[in-house]
Amino acid sequence: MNALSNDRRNNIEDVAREARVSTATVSRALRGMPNVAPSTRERVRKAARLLEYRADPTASRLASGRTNTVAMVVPILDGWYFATVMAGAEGVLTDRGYELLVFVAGDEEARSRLIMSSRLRGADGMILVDVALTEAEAGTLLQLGGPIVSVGMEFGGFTSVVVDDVEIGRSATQHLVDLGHIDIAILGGAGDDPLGYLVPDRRREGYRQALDKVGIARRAELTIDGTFSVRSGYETMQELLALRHPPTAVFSMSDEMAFGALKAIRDSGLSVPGDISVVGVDDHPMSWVMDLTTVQQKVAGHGALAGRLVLDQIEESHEPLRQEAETSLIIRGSTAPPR
Amino acid sequence: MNALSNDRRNNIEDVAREARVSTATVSRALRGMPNVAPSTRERVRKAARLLEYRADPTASRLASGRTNTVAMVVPILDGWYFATVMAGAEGVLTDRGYELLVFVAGDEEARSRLIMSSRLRGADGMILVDVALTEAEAGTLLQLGGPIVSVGMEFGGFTSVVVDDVEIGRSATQHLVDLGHIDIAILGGAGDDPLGYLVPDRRREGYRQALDKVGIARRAELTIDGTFSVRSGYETMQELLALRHPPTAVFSMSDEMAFGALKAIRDSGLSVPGDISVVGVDDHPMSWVMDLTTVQQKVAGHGALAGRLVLDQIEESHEPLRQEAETSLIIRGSTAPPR
DNA sequence: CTGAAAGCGCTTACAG
DNA sequence: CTGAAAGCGCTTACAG
Repeated sequence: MNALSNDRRNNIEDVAREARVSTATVSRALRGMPNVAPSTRERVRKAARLLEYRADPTASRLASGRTNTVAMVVPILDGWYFATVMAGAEGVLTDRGYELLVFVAGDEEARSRLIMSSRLRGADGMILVDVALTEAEAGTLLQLGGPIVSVGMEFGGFTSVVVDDVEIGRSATQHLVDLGHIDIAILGGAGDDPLGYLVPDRRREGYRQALDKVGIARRAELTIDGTFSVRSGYETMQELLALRHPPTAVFSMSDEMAFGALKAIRDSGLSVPGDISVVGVDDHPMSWVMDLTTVQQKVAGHGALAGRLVLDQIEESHEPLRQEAETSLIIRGSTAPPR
Repeated sequence: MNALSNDRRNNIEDVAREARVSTATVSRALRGMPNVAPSTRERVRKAARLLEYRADPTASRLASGRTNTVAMVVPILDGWYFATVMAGAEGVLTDRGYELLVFVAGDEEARSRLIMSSRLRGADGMILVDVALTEAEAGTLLQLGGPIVSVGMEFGGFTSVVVDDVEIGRSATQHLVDLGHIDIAILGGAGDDPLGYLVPDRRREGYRQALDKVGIARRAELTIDGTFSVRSGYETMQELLALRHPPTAVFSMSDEMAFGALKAIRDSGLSVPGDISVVGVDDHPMSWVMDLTTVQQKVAGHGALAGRLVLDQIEESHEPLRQEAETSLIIRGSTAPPR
């Protein structure tokens, strides 16, 4: 019995019988291969239509060795960033006749279980988005032999799509410095990630460079670790507001954190940008609504690029490479000179 | 050659040889089936580990007739609602050993191409989220024989997960009426959808009922059609603000539209809820940040429910049924009595 | 341009 | 508890 079917479905033999040709010819005719007489092809098509025949993808895959599927692994599904990368990738996969199989590996256990399972074998290639692999896991994956594209993280041997996170941190901070701010805080992910998620460290490095360049002494209490979430932005901002000398400007490593920070500032009775300026990273759709100055990443573009890279490698096995996507500062109303 | 592999992978025969048993025993031992001697099972496991054997999912599928895959069809991927439904479904699918294959059918053409293709045959069942099918398409899908669960739309023969949209419209409007508003506008999707997307009409019906109940005369110009997006909320709100007698309260059929409306109100120099109250639908994560009063839907729960329903039917073929999920009004700071 | 046949790598009655 | 063998439904050299 086939997937999605209870009653018997017509198979390639039924079509062959109906069209009075061999199954080989049916296969060739229906897939538009060359070397099929036009009249034969038409006869086969008619028979297939009559019998409502659709090739069983599973059988095609087993026989051909190609699944026409790309696996995408994300830490979560319901986050703007991941959904947007996925949407970007999906577009190119569909255009090129591939399907998208989605896996969520939210924690170490799920990730390791996924990698040890046979599930990833059901795809011709894979895209990992912000998935922090251990050395051993990367090795296991590489051993599968199919192309792997990593978005957001870099691994040796994997093709990767990244942005210049140091530059992101620098340009955001520079913007605040240019406005005249001295007490500039930074909200972001935790540093020293054991799994090598370097984005927070790099953005922080850019922040440091921008401050050091103009000789602004960094105040340690203005660097606060959190997670890239609205809630965390709210809480970390509250910590900053509780300081004896709160900052006059905040660089938030993601727009979602920035949204939380904006709320915390307003909830405390202060205004943006009057009392405190805020700059984020991403250009999340809500940033326009929130009038948030931000460093734009073209996230859907990253997904599309990852899709293109993985398909190119599936189809002609290139060398792994590193692609860097552009980012740019978008100045909106959440930033202004200090009082 | 297998998916994701260039060099030859070990197959079940290699493992059988190594463990000195038949392939049938390897299959049974590795899948944890009963009637395998403990010592034999251990030997097979060891051999599999040694040879880094992982069963080829494609071959398993062809032989067993089960794909262990559920297809999910959405109109777009990068929208909060769809990503959240997907996340909810993914959780239960993964827990029960199923994989998630994602298809996007954004317009009629893509939808019809998808349905006519053999791609949906690669799954044991499917979940459609807000997919507006024609009669013919629904028939084609039903003919596939596998269970189909529709989220957000109802079709005869399909199991569906819905909410009481009339009640949503009524409770949101009632809340505004209770606050003393008379000039209450409604922003939402277009009515009279040829494809039967009834949500806008039903929410509008609830709005009417709430007004009629207390005898408030409806002003036609306060009903404006748009799409469920931030941008559309912004634009339709601008239209309302341009009226000679703008409303003092707005019921927006989605939170995202409401966000756009909030921005339009503020951009015009008015305040919320001082000048205009706004209530949305969804309880989008940003609603907390925006302090938006809204009718909450447990969207991830809808996805999880859909997942459970489709799996239950795959595993024991139930009758199609209709599940109605709860909604509830969450009062925040975007609503207040009129001036 | 077409067909016969092998093969893809598993699972599953069936028999013992 | 285990194995031999058929079968899942296609695709693909190979031969003609």
